Amino acid sequence: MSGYTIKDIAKECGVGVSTVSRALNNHPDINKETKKRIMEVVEARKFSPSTTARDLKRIRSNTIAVLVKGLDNPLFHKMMDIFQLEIESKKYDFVFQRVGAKDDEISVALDMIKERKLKGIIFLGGNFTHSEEQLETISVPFVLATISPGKNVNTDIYSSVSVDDVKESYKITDYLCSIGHKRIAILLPDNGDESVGSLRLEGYKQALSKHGITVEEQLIRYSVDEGDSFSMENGYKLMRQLLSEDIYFTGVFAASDKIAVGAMKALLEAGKKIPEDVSVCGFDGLDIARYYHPTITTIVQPIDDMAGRVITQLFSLIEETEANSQITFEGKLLVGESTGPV
Amino acid sequence: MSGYTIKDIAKECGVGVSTVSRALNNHPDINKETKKRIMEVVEARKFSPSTTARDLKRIRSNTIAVLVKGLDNPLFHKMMDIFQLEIESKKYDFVFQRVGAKDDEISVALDMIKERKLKGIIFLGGNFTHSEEQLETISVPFVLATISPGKNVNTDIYSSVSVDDVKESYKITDYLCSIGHKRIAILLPDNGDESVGSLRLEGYKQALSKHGITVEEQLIRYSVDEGDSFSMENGYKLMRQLLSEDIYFTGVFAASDKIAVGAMKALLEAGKKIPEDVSVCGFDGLDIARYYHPTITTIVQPIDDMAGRVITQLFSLIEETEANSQITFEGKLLVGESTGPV
DNA sequence: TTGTATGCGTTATCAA
DNA sequence: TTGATAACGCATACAA
Repeated sequence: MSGYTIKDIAKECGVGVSTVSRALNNHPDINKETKKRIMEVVEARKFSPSTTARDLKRIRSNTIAVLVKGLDNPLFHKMMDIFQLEIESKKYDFVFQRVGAKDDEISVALDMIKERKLKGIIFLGGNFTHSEEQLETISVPFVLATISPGKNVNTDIYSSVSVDDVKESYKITDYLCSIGHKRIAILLPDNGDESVGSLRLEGYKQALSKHGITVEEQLIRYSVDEGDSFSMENGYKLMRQLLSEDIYFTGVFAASDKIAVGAMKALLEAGKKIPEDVSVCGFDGLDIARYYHPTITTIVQPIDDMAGRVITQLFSLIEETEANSQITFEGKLLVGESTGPV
Repeated sequence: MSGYTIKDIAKECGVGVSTVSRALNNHPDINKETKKRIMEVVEARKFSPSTTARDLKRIRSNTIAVLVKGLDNPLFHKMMDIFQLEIESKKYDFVFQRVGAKDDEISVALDMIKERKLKGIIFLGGNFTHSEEQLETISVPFVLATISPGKNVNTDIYSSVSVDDVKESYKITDYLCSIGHKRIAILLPDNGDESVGSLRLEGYKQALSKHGITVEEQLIRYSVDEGDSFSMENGYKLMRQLLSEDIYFTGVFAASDKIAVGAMKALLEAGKKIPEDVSVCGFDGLDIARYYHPTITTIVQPIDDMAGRVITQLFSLIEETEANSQITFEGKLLVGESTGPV
């Protein structure tokens, strides 16, 4: 862990610094013998070049950044493991950047592109409500993971890998309807126009409409709290409120498993039986859905496959073998113990 | 978002680059007027100096790094929010680095110190089983958060903020004993000698011994899986195994809330009643402990206070107003619905 | 108080 | 295939 520089190595090997640089970067124009000799010294001295200096000089680095918004989403942890593994196995550098809930991921990205001369970016999570102009300022290949911008954005200028939130919400709401539920509350993280929440609301409405059920505003609930709006706490509060208002409902669609957990706790506390009195379902397919008691009916997002596809897509873009595309994965309806016929 | 450099700004202002640099860094030897003029241009052009170039040049940066091991621990998320907030409010730069489960946090730290000329480091999580020699290689102030090295390490050379795992485990095991449990299983993440798991085991043993209960090896269970050993899945598997062996027990101490959740699911699935047949408790005080059904008896770690103290301590070290110290917080026994008298 | 010049460690350019 | 040298963008010693 050293103050060694490329200069020291050059001196020790009796060659010029540029030759060492060439050896380090697998440059073609170098004698195999000298390269070997240099690399031996590099190993011996445990020398590793300063990425800081590299980034300063290089036109383009070998670094791929993952910008994640909403670290507390367990879905993302597994995906990040896969990202890191895949990226490093392809001999790229991996850097991970947290984006605060209030921060703008695009300006963070722009900053990093400039600083680190990024080769590619993965945006993981966030409400990607950016305009075309903003997206176009990103000058390197990027893939949006688990998210997708509004439908009015030109599909040529971005890549994304996600489930179709509208469709999957439709699927699970449809399931509730199909087992006889007519009065279904929906618990949403926020009332943003372009958030995942709004997409899931849309699917919910479509399903109700298909079954000839009128959408009732009083059954649509938004978290009002600051902070993590997908939290159990929010689910709990929303359900308490709902119960206190004495509104009749037999089913609940929570926009995430965590919200579902909080809601179920409120129901159970209130002496309701799940699913006999109220059926509840969530969204995401987190571990907790399988380990809660009762297990939670949910939409499982195929995150392993999605993560893999994100990587494939990003490298296709980098290697220019493929153009931008939007990839949609199918979620799986996992029926648990939390739902049943009316 | 720019290719602007300090040079461009200098030219535009009709001053030298060093004057701009002085303005940017709040250097004292500068005319207020010129500084103001420069800063206006800086604002107007949205210029921000390249940290890459800065890091290369500077002896010491203004950056504090948080190295996190075990991102999937929800405790850490809240702490990280606090870290970021506090660090940035003190006008330091904040950088967040993920450390893989198999990676050595010290070498990661050493790397970053060299590259980023770090001013301080916070180590969050991990099994800090490092020797004095290793700790001493860290040349900048650092604080270990939620962890503490082995007792045989000289306390002068490191700072830490954590709960006393032995004591807290003792506390909760003692509670189980005090309500009549004599046959208490313990579910541990791993059998590492210096891990938190081993500390929690130690507290468990001490409590049993105080109550005159013999420690039985067959009631001590270690996760064997790769990956996240604190997972619900591990808890589930351990409990299934335990149940299949037909060993008699009335209490379970899981070394984390997540393990407890998995274990409880296995118990409930097997038709056991909690707490009538088996009492279960966890450790950490995660949200899920309050929202599981039944709620889980656990040790709540005062993470907000701990996070704040970590920051205070780190800045004391940086400003050299205080020497290294080990700070221990008291956990709170939160009795839930998952435990009861035999 | 300000500007000029040098160097941080590396890669890129060019000539050898 | 190599080596000297000029950048990269900035901070700083030194000169003005």
